[in-house]
Amino acid sequence: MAYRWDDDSTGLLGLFDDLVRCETRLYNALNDRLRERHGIVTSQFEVLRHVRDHPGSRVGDVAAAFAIGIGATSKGVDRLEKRGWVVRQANPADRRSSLLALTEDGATLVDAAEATAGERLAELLAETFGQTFGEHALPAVAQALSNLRSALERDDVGTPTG
Amino acid sequence: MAYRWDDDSTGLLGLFDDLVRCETRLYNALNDRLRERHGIVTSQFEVLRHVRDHPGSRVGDVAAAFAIGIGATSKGVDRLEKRGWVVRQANPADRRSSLLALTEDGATLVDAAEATAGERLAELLAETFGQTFGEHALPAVAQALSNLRSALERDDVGTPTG
DNA sequence: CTACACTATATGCCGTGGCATATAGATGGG
DNA sequence: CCCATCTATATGCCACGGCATATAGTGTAG
Repeated sequence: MAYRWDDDSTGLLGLFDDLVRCETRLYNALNDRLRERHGIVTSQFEVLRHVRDHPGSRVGDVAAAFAIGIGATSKGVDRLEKRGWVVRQANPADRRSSLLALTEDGATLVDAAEATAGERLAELLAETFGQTFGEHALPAVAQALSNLRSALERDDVGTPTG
Repeated sequence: MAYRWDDDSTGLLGLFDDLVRCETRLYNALNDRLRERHGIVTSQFEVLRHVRDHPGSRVGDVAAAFAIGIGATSKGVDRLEKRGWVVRQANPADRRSSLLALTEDGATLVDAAEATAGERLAELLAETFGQTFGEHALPAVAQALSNLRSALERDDVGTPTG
């Protein structure tokens, strides 16, 4: 039976609740493992991975990618730079901004952390979830979330002001 | 084609990324609307709703439900109490803890906020997402996330220490 | 070239959560 | 009843993000 979009919010509120709870628990679990093994938290892992995969990103590009504030992103990059994993390189086309890149240490770290994160997610999602609901269930969630994300980004939903 | 759980983490990392991004954008969007209309943020809405639906919950029960720290929850309840929406009632069975309940103002607020949240989610999910991918897509995500949440809670994944 | 509007980022203040610790109360063995 | 221990929550310190604002740099009209 389909949801009654127009007058029944229970289903949507429940969906939102489940989404937030799943995110919280997975994020916490990944956080613990990454801190223990690599001394970073999940948000740092995500930024390092983004910089690795999009070298030359500016602070604002990172902020837009994660739908977080520019100020917070700037401070986060400060911390990564202080720890020697990221560098701000001069942007020849616009001196207001810098181009971000990983240091060698940063590149080493992100690869190791990625392996850790992948393993942990495999434990949590593949084993915990997959063995209960079957292999077919996970690709379905993945596809649905990918579509939802595309729609939200297309419509610029929930992009912070600053 | 199924994921290769054992050696390919790209799919799982991508799924995690999509999950976090969806959560972030929806949470931000709801936050903006709830602050504007009711002067509360989403985390407060969630706690108020939980207390309404589980009267007599203790602080630790709320923390467990949301997989957040007990200290943070205690402070959050302080703030809701100061604003006059929640009360700590003596627990006759155990004087270390209190039983939480909504005040009349709290009950009025949470019902109004729930309507707002439901409407906003309908705009974002039903319209934005549903019209693009079809009505069938959303119940599928909902079911999958509900199952995933159950599995994570069953195995106590990502429960904070304190 | 100059003023003015616009843009990108950095910084300050504040609220909030995590985590460690403190404290009051409960519980079990003797 | 009393100690040791366990448990529930409150509190303190710290790190981080949101948001507003400041600052430096860009682009453009004239």
